[in-house]
Amino acid sequence: MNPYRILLVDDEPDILEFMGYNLRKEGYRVETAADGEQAVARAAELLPHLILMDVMMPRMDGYEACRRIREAAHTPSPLIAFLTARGEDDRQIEGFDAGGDDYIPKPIKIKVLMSRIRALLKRAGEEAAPGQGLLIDIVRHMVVKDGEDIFMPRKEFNLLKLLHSKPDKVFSREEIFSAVWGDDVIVGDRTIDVHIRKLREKIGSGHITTIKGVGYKYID
Amino acid sequence: MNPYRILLVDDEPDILEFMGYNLRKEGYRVETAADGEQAVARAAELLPHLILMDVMMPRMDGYEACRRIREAAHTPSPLIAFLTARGEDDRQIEGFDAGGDDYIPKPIKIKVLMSRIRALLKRAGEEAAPGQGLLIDIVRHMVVKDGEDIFMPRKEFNLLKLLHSKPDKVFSREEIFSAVWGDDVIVGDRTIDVHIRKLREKIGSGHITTIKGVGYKYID
DNA sequence: AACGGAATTAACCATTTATTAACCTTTTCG
DNA sequence: CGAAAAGGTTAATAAATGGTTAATTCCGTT
Repeated sequence: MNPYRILLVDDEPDILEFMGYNLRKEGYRVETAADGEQAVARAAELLPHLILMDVMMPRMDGYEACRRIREAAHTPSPLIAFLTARGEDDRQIEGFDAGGDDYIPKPIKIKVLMSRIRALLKRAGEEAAPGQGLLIDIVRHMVVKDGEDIFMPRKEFNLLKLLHSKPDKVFSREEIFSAVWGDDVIVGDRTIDVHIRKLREKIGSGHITTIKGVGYKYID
Repeated sequence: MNPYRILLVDDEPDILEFMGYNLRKEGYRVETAADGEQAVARAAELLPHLILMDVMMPRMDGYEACRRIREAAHTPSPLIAFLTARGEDDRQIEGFDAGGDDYIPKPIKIKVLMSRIRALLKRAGEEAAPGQGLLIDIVRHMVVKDGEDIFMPRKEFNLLKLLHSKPDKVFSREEIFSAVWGDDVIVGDRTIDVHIRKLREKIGSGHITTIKGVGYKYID
């Protein structure tokens, strides 16, 4: 449901369990490690989107682990957030040098932590996808263009969804009718054109190309 | 474009200029002050959303300024983030007492700083808006809006609870029936609408959106 | 059993969305 | 080139979908 993988690193099993439980409840896939050394290894296997790591750990501390993980140059490079207790503040600078993306004070309320994690992942997600193509958000029934939500009614939405599902592929009118209207509905010739027109109006022409006598295609 | 006002406080003109330039490029409205005393005064005029303040300044240091600003009880109270150089760490506790919201080490990469500022403002925006979203209190069977308890009967409550559980997600009528009425109950077409209507009446329209032919969604 | 709020239905209205019709423009190809 | 074919555009019309209201039924409580 939630596509994100999180690696949770702490030497206290209680914390791993508690935070793991809450993160999983939110739908994240969670793996754990008990110290820095394990963290480096697990990060390589799991390729997590986010690593939540305690700073103070036996064998290898968080900063050192962070550095190693950064060096390993995984793609895509994970976000790394440190859990820091007050009093460890003086080492925060080291954390930045090591390449941490965020500092999360401990203790922290679980709801605050969750919202912070959501924000981190979301921000990263947004920056990674610098707004080229469209995003068809079926859950929200929205088309996102340049970060802007565009609403479209059902038929338009489905039509765009179809074309967008295989960019560059030409869909014949028959295919479109079959997929969007169903095989037994009969509608006039101009119906598709009108919908295409509205789509172009909303997402900008240049995204949907006509290939005369063949069909339509979506291009980014 | 970007509605946020930031007050930048540092005694070094170079830093003011450099950071100001970058912040403005992101679309923030930026004002500056050169010391703590000025900062207190400017804060009162500008009512900034965020104050980025150096700790070490002539005439009045950052912590003192922070305290004064907090005392002035501006509404809404600004976020205050301190810029701290390494070696000043021991005074960070004082900063916490003074009411700082974040500590930003100096030097810091400009991109990191920007993302941190975005995160701060965003997080604050989410938490500080108690007027917006609703709270569904299952234990008390109450919906809290703007601190006010709103009673709603069972079906309405469950319906709202469902929609509210995933803001922005579109719930189809089938999903709603299944979740609120159960799979084997059969009720007429207009039943949901009537409940939706009552919900809108109670929580204000603008929270529940209809997507014709698709379903309903809750938005904050 | 009778009361009262909650839930549902029915009938009607309003709005949005989808389709069509008529006409125009561009492309294709003999 | 020029006619036919394909698609574009627009506004009008139809169909689908929800919204509203009031009446009715349901159900738990007294």
